[in-house]
Amino acid sequence: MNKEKASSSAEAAADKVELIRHSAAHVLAGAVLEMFPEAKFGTGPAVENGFYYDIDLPRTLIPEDLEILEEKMKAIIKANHPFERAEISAAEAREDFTRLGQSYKVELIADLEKKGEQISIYKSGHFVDLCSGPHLASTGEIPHGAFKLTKISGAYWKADEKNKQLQRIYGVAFASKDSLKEYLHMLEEAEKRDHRKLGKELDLFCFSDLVGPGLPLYTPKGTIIKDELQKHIEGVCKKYGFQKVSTPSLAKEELFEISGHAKKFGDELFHVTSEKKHSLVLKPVQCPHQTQIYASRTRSYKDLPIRYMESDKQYRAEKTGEVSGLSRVYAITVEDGHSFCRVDQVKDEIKNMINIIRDFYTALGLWENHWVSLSVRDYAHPEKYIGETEDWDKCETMLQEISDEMNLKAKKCEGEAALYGPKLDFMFKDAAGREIQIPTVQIDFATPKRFGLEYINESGEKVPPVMVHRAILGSYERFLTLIIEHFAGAFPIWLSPVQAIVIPISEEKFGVYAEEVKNELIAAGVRAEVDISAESLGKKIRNAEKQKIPYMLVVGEKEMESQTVAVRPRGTKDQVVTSVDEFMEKIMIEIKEKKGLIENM
RNA sequence: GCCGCUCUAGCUCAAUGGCAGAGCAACUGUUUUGUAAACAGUAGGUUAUCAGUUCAACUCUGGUGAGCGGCUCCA
Repeated sequence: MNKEKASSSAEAAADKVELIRHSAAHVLAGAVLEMFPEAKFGTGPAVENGFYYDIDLPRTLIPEDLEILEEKMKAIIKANHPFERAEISAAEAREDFTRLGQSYKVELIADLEKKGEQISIYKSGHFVDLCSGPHLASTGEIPHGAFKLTKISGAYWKADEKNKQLQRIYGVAFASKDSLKEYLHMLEEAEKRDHRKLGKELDLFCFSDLVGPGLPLYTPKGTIIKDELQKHIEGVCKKYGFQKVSTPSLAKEELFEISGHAKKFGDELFHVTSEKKHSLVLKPVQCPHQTQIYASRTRSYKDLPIRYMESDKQYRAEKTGEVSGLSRVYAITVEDGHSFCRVDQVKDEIKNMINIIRDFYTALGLWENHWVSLSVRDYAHPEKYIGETEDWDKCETMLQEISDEMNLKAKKCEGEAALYGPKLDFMFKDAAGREIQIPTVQIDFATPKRFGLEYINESGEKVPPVMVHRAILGSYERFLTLIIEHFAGAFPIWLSPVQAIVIPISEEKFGVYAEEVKNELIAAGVRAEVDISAESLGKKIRNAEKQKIPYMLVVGEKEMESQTVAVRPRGTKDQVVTSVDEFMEKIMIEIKEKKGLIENM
């Protein structure tokens, strides 16, 4: 098979699965209609791995309903109803769906009519749906045993929180029973890597009812990882001319009124008052604070770009239903940076930042799982943003050009821009396949103007700089979710909280030697521990494996006599006996090389 | 914030209206071990919390809190 054929047959297979999923959504709707003749249907598309249908029902569904619906779906599939397409006029469609009492569909018909689109319907058995298709030839083509209804949730009609909430039934569907099985197995495996589970098992972070939800507490081990990440990213950024700054957590609300954040995110600001009549807010972003460092003195065009970076906590009063593990919290540690530059410098600044991002994520083996969003404004709602239209146009064009020049293949996503400008967002996936946005680069003409920032150009005129916002790790919290799940807790050695553990075969006989080895390692800068518990060797190995410690150093009689260690790397059964010095040399190089991979980019 | 589900020992989970339990972890003792779980014992609980129904509530009902799955939002 040649390459072209292979890719076109892969595409055909993808299309087929899409048809199965979309058709399954119709079968689900048919099953629901049997169970609830008064059901009013919203929309029911195919999605990644499956499908859903949003439905207005007379009562709340319970999990047991899914089993009943699945049985009904199976019966519809068995009956092998053909999917019959018909193209009808808007008037006819309106009449038909009004008669059926399908008010949501009538609303959709009006939308289609407005857009001047052809209206088509699909009939399968007794269920008729407004649908552009395409579908399988008949319900019987849905492979046996390859679908499953998975969950029920609420979903706003037309994705608008002001609208009524319908009940959404989710299902997964695949081209074969085996693919479904494989997918369910993958989910089970993903559960084991869940950062919340591993965070507890590996003792990286915790939450306290007294401290409150959304306020993660980092344990010593979690803090080591955070600090290592910070050291590295700051080291890299320093080479690109970033200077570290430090700003307070509090500010007058006026700061955020000028930046525009207060207007847009006012309900998500934490207010801080005192009996001395202070009235301040906790910073929800670092940018406005950093603008004031820029503004503290007169800048010349020769000074630019001026690049600041800061890893600090910021606070956002997120909606209660949105906090979850480390992925969404009230106190986020953001690795934030800003470059104040001239228009002619913007492109290079952004390219440099993207290079840092690409190299960093590549070094960690994360790059292949990403896609890039060119997040532009919602053209229908300019009131949601600050700044001038021509600046926005310029920024969006610039980002598109950068995407093309750097072959990022950014996908344009309308309405995803920041308050002050468009951005390139780098999207990744967590263990369960949910998307997370982590690094980002943003162009901002608006903020410098609002703060009256300026520099003196070559002609002696005062002009505003451009601000480029960038986050490489994004927030440490989200970044941790990503790497905990990516490595399933088995971090590369430079990030491992404990890099080596010395395990004496017998604590009584070799405990002293083990302690000596550990101390040597610590003196050399290795994060080492010794296990002097009175457990069996097997148990101690098991414990170390569960903690995902990169190296286990077993010491017994032989080792003590020859001043060696038996090295067992994590996840293997290999044992190599080497001298302590030799091991130390090797591990130091390994730690350094992993760092070097990132630093020497 | 909205829809739904869940909450029992540090962790994972039993007990379906009638005496609150197990395994792991912790602690104590014995064992001193050659590469993923030694043995025995001890302790650990206002069953998230507050109210209600009942002779009797972990169990049923309601409020509150927290967690989970979605929706919405994400500077």
